[in-house]
This record gives sequence, structure tokens and C-alpha cells, in this order.
Amino acid sequence: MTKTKTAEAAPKALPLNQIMDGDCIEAMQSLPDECIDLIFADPPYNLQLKGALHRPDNSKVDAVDDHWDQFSSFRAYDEFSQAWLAEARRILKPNGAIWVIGSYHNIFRVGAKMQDAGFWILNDVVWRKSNPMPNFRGKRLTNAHETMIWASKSEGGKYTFNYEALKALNEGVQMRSDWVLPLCTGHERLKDENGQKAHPTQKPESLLHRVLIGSTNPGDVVLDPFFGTGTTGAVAKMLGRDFIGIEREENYREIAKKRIAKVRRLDRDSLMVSTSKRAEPRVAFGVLVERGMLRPGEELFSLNGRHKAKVRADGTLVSHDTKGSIHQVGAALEGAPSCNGWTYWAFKQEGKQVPIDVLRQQIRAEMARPGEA
Amino acid sequence: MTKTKTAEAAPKALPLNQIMDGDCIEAMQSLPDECIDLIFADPPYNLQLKGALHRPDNSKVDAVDDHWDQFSSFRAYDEFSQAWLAEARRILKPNGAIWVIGSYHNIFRVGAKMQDAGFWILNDVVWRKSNPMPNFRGKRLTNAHETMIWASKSEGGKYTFNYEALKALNEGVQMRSDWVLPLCTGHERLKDENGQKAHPTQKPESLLHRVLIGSTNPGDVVLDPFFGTGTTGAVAKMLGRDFIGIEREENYREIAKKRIAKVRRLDRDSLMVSTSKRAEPRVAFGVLVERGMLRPGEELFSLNGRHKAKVRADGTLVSHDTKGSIHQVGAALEGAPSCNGWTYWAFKQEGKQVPIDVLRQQIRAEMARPGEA
DNA sequence: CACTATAGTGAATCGCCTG
DNA sequence: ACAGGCGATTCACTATAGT
Repeated sequence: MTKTKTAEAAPKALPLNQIMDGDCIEAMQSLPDECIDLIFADPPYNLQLKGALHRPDNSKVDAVDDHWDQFSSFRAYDEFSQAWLAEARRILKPNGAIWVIGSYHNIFRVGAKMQDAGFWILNDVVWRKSNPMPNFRGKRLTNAHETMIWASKSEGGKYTFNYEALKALNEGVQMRSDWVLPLCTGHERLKDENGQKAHPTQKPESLLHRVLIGSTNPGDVVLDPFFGTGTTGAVAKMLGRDFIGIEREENYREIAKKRIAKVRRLDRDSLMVSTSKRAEPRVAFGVLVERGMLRPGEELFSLNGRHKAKVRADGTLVSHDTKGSIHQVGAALEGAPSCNGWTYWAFKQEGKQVPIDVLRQQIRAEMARPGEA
Repeated sequence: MTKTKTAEAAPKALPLNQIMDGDCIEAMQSLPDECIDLIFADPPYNLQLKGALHRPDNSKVDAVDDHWDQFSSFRAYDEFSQAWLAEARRILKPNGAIWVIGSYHNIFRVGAKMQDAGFWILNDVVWRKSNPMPNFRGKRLTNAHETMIWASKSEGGKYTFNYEALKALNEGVQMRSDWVLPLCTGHERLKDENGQKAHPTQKPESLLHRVLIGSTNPGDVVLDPFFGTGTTGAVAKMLGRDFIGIEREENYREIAKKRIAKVRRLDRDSLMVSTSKRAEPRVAFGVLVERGMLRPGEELFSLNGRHKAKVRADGTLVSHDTKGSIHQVGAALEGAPSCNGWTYWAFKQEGKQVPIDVLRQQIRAEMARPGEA
């Protein structure tokens, strides 16, 4: 399913790796037909929140009450969805695809409009949050997930799907339609000059990592019409994809620009993803990469000090001309029949070598918690 | 949130614990307004419906009709959804609720129509299948979940939600919107005389168990307009709820009837679930003073150690120049929007601080004992 | 420095009864 | 209908302060 970029696919210069200013519909109108490989869209959810909400300790929840999330009615929201989806579909290449993320407030309406517009749904994917905000009043279930819709431009569209790469990210078994990933917090969460969150709904990079690894190839053009603080652009740049962002808030554009400038593109080795079957590893080393505990391109060192290897975006290693799982590469370098990669490899942290098994323990601790079985 | 059945709620005899024959819309039309506590609906998907669908002009759609394109298919499905949802909403009690289950083929369209009909979405719930069928062709993600929409009849409807019971089901932490449950297999899966599965989409009883425990009380009337082989009825009977099924396939009705006949209702003790404090009788703080459990003039201490207040003869507190109920004074001293005085204040007993809530529990225990109230 | 305690926070459609 | 009082209600994680 590899696609090559042709001159015809970009008949005039696209604003690649830039952030367009203004309304997303108007900005898309300025782009030519069939020039985009993948669209990732995180439209306003139309939350319709009422009064203030306090936690049991009486602290106030910082609600999403931004003007851009306000619509007067379901009808107004539907018209907005229909309009941006129509433009999005026009500029998508025939074999392109789209991802749209939302919650129960909007996703059903958006999904129906997507089908009406001619998009062909491939999967709905559930982002299961490992650390969601609880339901403080005990009146409903914890709202612990969001829904993404993955669709091709039309029925029969030859969309990109890197099956083996996603399988490699998932312990060697097929990637499922439910993805357990933590919220965007900590250092990854962008802050403004006052230390407050820069954007109320910043998405985790791990989510975009999985989307882009699974449904684009290096060199593809990824459009995000609701760019915000640029998570899509940051991950696209890291993974060697081109991006086009559209964002109407100047503040967000500035933050995104600075953020993306700091991102380093991965080298070619790290970008190569598996193209053939390999043995089923016992543990999902790829999750460490996806979650940013280890970065693609980062070097691992054998604990005996004799070898090193580089991490790739799909959770495999490369050392000289040897590629494969952490176990396979370790075994090959040692000339041994087998090797437990978890106890063989270490990464550098503040000058010290730390076994990667430490990271596995962290993941396991998360997985052991209820609700994540 | 306990509801009592009243004569007015069932003005004429309902076909309780029976399976109605025929089309679900016509069958619902024969039921009176506002007679159902909960609806669980597993509507058929798009393509299975062709033979039964009507075009907007009411001409019947022929399954082999060449003019059956994607657009008219969606349109007809929407009309079908709208029609059955309208009837479902009419027969639902004002404080009733509905669950609808579907996959990406239909759930977005159904969800949008539910919102259009006036249903108020409470949560979308993901049934995360622990043992899904793999995607054999490797062209998409493993379709490992289905989506349920839980909605009240209207915004502001006082739906039933047994928060504590679901929390107990989830090892003491509040129930999330993603439920990990296995598919219906093994002995639970009904077989026909040839050993083939009797129904293509039989739902697991564990799913209905959680739905009914969480959103109904014993004695409630549960309607399933797409009854199939009767999972809803079987679980409802077991849990001491009444059911009404509607199914147009005689074969399914027969299987369901036999299945439900074998189910035994649980005894009363087994049906008891954890309840909220909200359901317990109110006790006025003044009663503690009246009964001499606390004396006027006695000092209370905030459990955080920062404040104290004096009890007055009328059951109010005074602290410096702040007077009022245990709640009002607590909130004022903490500068908080509200305060639960029962868990905020303590009194001194033999040198130790004891929360006043202990005294409330004593009163409640006395009230529960017959002949002492 | 290691460890513990405390505070803060995340796309949230988050009461009910009485007068 | 509306106002006001009662009083029920949180999970996982990060960051910082304290010991």
C-alpha cells in the first residue's frame, strides 16, 4: 500500500509544514483538489456545559467554556460539520483517509454527516483513557473514553494501512479498535507564561503517533484543520511526514510554531517500519516508544557494554544490519540462540544506564489497575 | 432513586413477561403512553433491513432493487430509526431511560436520531470484547468493541442510576464508560437443532446484567423491541424485573420462550444492591441536641483542626460572628461554596475527636428497628 | 539524597427537597 | 416556578514541599 508522491498530486505549491491562519473552511477552499493524504480533525465538541462543577474537596473544575466550542443548536453544529467535511473531502486524494475525534456530545452527529458526505467508515477506534477525570457527583459513569472515526474518501478507496507496523506496536498481535493511552499531562502538556495549560484539549502525542504510523507513509501530507497547539504537526515532523495546519487563534498558532521548531525529524533507520512477519514478542516494547518513554532514534546499550542499538518508531531495534525485536537483536549480536531483551538492554538516563525492564514494570503497574484488563 | 409502581403508571394491563409478535413499531403502538421504565434496544444493522424498509414515500424497498444505493439506504435506515425511537420515547415513563447498542455501521446515525428525538445522552459506553474475532484480511483494525448509548427521556429526566452497586461491581472504584466483557460463547450461546448458533448477534448476559443492575430497580418494566432470543428477558427475570419483548421471527420467539422458562428468579436478599447514602432517611442535627447526645454550649471541632464552633439549643452553631446550620458555618469558615457538616465536625469524647456522623448513624439505626421509631 | 505528605488537575452535557 | 437549604461526591497521576 505504499504510495509515491507524484507531481500531479501537488499541482501547485502547498503550504507544507506551515500553519494557515483563519477559518478552516475558508483555508481549505484555498487548497487544490486531491492534494492531501490524511486528515486528522479534532473539531469542537459542542459540550453545552451548564453551571460550575466542584470536586468533593470543593476545588473548581476548569471547564472547557471557550467561545469556539459554543453552537446555538444541533442544527447549527450539523451545518458546520457538513461544511468542513465537504471541503475536507474535496482536498483529499482519492486514496486518502480521515480521522475525526469526538465525544458523545458530537461524535454521533459528525459520524452521520461523514457517511452522508460519502466517506466510508473503516473502523471506529476508542481511546480508552488510563487516567480520566472521575465523575465527581456520582451521577453517571466515569467518562473514560473518546471515539475516533477512521474513514476512507469513498467505498473502495485504497487507503494506507500499515498492518505489520501496528501489529509490532501491539505485542505481535493485531491492533484492536480500542487503544489504552494516558491523557496529555506533565511535561508534554504545554503551559502558557502563567503556568496555566495553553490549550484546554491538547491531545497526547502517543495518540497521533499510532494514527500516523498506522495510516500514513513517510513523505505523506497530513492536514489538521483544527490545529490548536499543533500535536499533529509535531508528531508528523518527528515521523517524517509533511503537515499543513489550520488554526484561527493567533495565540495557539504561535505556541504551535515554537513547539514544532523544537521537534527533530527522525533518521531513516528509525522511520523504517516492519514489512514482514516476525516472531511474536512476549511483551509490548512498542508501547514504551508510543508513550514516549523511549524515543525513536534513541540508543540502547547492552548491559555487558559490548553492543548498542537504535530504537525505531514501531518498537523494533536496529544495530548495523540486524533488525527485529529487542530479543532478536540481542540474540543476534551475542551469537546466542535466544536472548531476553528486557534484561539485556538499558537506556541512558542522566548519565546512568537503566535497564528497560524498569519501564516495563511501569506499564505493567498501569495495566494491573482495574478498568484496564 | 427508588421508584414505586403505582396504579396510574399501568392504566391497563401490560403484557408483562411476554413476547409480543410482530413489527416492533406496530407492537409499541399498542402500548399506552409512559408505561416503561427502561428500554434496551439492539436494532438490526443497515443491510439486514432492506426487505423491511420503506422509502420516504412509503413504497416498500425491494432487497434486489437496483435503485437501492448508498444514499437511499442511509435515508431509509434513518426513517426506520426515527419511527421506532419516536414510539419508544412515547411509551417511556418521564423518568425512564434507554440503552441502544450498535457498531460503527449504524450507531452514529442512531445516536444522532436519538438526540433529534429529544433523548438526552448520559454516557456512551464501550463494550470492549475480550475475545473478538480477528480481522482475517489484515486490512483494518480488529473490530474489538461495540458502542452503547445510554440516554434519559429528556434533559432533566430523573433517570435511575445505582452508582454504589456499579462501584461495588468494579472493585470499589466508580464504574467507567468502557466495559471489558467476553463475547457470548460456550454453554450460554444458544444452538439450534443442527448445533448451529441460533441467533447471529446474541448478546452476553453479563452485559445485560450490568445494564439492568445499574439503571433499573427490582419490579421495573424493561422493554426490548428487538428481542431476538431473549437475553434481556432472561436477565430481567433473573434479577426480578418485569420484561416485555417484541420479536417478529417466530423461531426466535420460541427459543426465547423456552430459554426464559428455565431461568429462576433470584431471591430477595440476592437482589439487594449497595445503596447510596442519599437513599437513607434524613436526620436533623437538632435531633442530636434534643436527645442529649450533644449539649447546648458544647464545642465542636473541624476535622482538619483549624476551626471550632459552639452548639446552640436550637441545633445551630456559632463561631465568632458566624451563625447557622452545621453546613453553613462549615462552608463560611472554609470559604467554600458548600460543606457537608456531618463529615466536617467532630466532638470530644474521652479526649478523642469523634465525627458527629457517628451520632447520626446511631439515630438511623434506631429508626430502622421496628417499634422504636 | 531518599522518601513521604500535600496540593493540584484532567473535553464534564455531574441534585433534590421543601416552602 | 423559583429560591434556598441540606448534604453527597473522586481516580490516577504529577509537581512540589517537607522530613
